[in-house]
Amino acid sequence: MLPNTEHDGQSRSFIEEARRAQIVTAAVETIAEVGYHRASMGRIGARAGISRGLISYHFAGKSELIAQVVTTVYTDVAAFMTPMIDAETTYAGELRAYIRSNLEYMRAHPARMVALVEILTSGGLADLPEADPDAFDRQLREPLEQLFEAGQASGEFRDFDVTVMARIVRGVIDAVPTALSRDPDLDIDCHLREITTALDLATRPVPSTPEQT
Amino acid sequence: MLPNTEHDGQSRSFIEEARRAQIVTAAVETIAEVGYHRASMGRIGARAGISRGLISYHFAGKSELIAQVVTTVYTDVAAFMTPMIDAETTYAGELRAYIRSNLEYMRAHPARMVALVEILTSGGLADLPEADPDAFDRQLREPLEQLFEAGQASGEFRDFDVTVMARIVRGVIDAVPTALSRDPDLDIDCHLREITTALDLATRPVPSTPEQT
Amino acid sequence: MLPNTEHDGQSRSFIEEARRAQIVTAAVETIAEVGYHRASMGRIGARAGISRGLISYHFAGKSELIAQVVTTVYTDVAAFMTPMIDAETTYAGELRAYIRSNLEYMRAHPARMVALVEILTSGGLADLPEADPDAFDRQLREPLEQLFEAGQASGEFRDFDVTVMARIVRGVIDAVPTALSRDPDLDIDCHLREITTALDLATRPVPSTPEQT
Amino acid sequence: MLPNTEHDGQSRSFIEEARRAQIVTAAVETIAEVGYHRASMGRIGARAGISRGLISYHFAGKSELIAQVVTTVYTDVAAFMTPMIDAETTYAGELRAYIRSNLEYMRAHPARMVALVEILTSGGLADLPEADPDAFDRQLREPLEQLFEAGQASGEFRDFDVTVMARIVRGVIDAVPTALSRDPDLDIDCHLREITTALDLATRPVPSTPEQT
DNA sequence: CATGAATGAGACTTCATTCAT
DNA sequence: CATGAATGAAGTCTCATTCAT
Repeated sequence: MLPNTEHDGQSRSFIEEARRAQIVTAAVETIAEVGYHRASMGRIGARAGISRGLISYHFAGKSELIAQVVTTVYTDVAAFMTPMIDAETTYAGELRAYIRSNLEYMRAHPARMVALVEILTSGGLADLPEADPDAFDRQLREPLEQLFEAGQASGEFRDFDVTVMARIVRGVIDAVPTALSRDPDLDIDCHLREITTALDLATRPVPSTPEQT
Repeated sequence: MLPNTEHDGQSRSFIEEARRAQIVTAAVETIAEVGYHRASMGRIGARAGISRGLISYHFAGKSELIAQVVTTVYTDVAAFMTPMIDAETTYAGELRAYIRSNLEYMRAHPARMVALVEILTSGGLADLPEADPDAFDRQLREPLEQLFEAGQASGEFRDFDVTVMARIVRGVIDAVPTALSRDPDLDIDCHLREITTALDLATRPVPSTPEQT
Repeated sequence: MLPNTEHDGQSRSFIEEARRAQIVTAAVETIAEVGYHRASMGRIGARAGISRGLISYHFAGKSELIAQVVTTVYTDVAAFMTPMIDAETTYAGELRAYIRSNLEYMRAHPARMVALVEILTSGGLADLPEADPDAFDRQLREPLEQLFEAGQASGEFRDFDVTVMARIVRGVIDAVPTALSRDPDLDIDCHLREITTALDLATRPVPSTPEQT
Repeated sequence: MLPNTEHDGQSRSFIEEARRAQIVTAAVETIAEVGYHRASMGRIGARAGISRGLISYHFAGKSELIAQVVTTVYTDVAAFMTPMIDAETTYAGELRAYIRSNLEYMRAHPARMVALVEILTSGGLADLPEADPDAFDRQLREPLEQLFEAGQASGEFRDFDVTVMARIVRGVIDAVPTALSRDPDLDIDCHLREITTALDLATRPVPSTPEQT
């Protein structure tokens, strides 16, 4: 689904991987700083301290570079979040850990998160000929949907449409990087607390009190 | 020299207004379809069936066109939502009406909403010299913040940070156009129902048996 | 040589002549104010308070309009200068009158003069397909050359190359509008006095004092 | 990103300098041939045998290219004239050397001189954001004004307004490139002789028999 | 007579990409 | 491996000109 990290199945030399990583880092920082559609290859190269041509040498094109950025950040986020989620013993706890770990990642690597959201919301994926935005969407929602289904079965969550609730959660979380990019001093703790509480209330079983019209 | 720089909406000819409206419509559709940064004046003109030059004839530049699109859609959305919200008698009802009217507007004019979100998230506002993204953000959150403050005072809402909750609401709602642009057959009723319920639960006062960790 | 003032030999209606004169005036003022290459038909029309189209209706194209401006101003200058020159009784007096009348015209109609020089120095003539810059040059020098030849024959002027001296005189005079366009408060009296003296000394017979090496 | 914005003439590669020089030369020739406002980057590139984009690669924009042309030619002219002027021992001699060296430069590099005058008279400087036409004017007149003041103090020149006389001298000299561009076979020797004599007569002290009206 | 809508050419600039060195 | 020169496409904007009303 996502572009391969390996070229023709052959592993890359150490120096090549280092260069690619350096370029990806420069791309992340550039996109986070000036926005996706102003992050030209020239600007990315300038930030990395290398020439335009070298980027083209290491990446088949801008598409591949952007795809690599997405893959790298996404993989990194997952590697950061997964253990924190798995450490939980309840589904509600997992949801809270999902939110917490995601926002903690933003605090630790704001540029990566801002860049990722920039790419996803600025049509960066549309520039990838082979990438399927739908598939990417689904891939993002899937862990949440499974979490919700399991939690509903166990009675920890009330009965709701898991797909829509997954979109709700992603929507709430994805709004943070945007706010973060506009105000770097954003109070993440406050957001973490409020978002966790709000989504906890939105997903927990409703007490027997009659619902308001 | 050009009509648009002289009068500010006061005395444009009928035919000019019609053309401007047509161009704005074409811009909306184009942006919704191919994304903001691929919606060139050429493509917009092609969709409108007119030449590139004619757009420049009616709009001082791309900036003015985009600004007009934002203004038009935003005004239209507000005109659609306001009466529905004002018809409510409770703050919780107003929040539900806010969500409902916003999503109903999306159902009625999906392209407009997609285009608006595209512009706002793709740095389109950054291309407008005078526009302040922060100010626009605040403008979007303000009605919600005021609604929440009033509702908290009346006891209809629990105690939460109104700014963060406003961002949550906008985040949830703004995720819909993106989903809508990827799946035009999206079940809006389902989303409406689920989002309304979720945000209702997230904002209403918590019953006396707290179970939060 | 110069573009015809009449169209196909047929005389124009009164109203048409009035419009043409109005447009020429607007063109003169526009060129004097913003320079030749920024004086678009649109700007000229705006200053005249009429539409772009109307200019095209009255003039075959921008070329004809510019040609008309040149012709009009040149004719006007000549009509102003000729009587003042003819009133003189000596050739040296005629030269002084030539300079004086030319600078007095600049004082009376600075815009016209600035516009004319703008056109001549900004390649405006090159835009006229049929106009021959050489011929125009010759036409400007001819009266001076004849004046010099007559004055040399009568002994009022020393022996010099009349063509070069004509270029010198035009060069000195043509430098004034440029200075005038940069400083509208230029002291024309001072320039008139100094230029007259300088050219008088440059053309009068040299006393028997041995020339300096 | 672009080499030219970073270092100011300090560390450009040899090949880059060569290209820049080639482009400047092509610009000079193009401007001299078709005039300033018709010398598009396309035409300049065509004459240099390179693509439009390459000019943008080496120069930040047309402004910088034109500025470079002005600087190059102006520096070159000064380097050519200064030693010839400094070799003189009298102020009158310096004035003659000023004229002579300037016209000799025109003979050696007619295109450069024509191009420079084209730019200066066609509003080319107005296209340069930072350039102040007034300052440039003053810069051109200043050496002459100082020369005149010194010469007047020493009694080699008569009493006249040094600013106006400087304008006279520049006006006379600047008329030559225009004539040269219309007739490449212009007799420069003749112009040199006549102009030198005329300005010599115009500035030297007047013998005791004034006959001015 | 006059307008203003409309077109299309041309200009400057940015950028991804290719390639010789 | 790496550079930087070079290209060409695409985009925005200006402008002279045409034409229906």
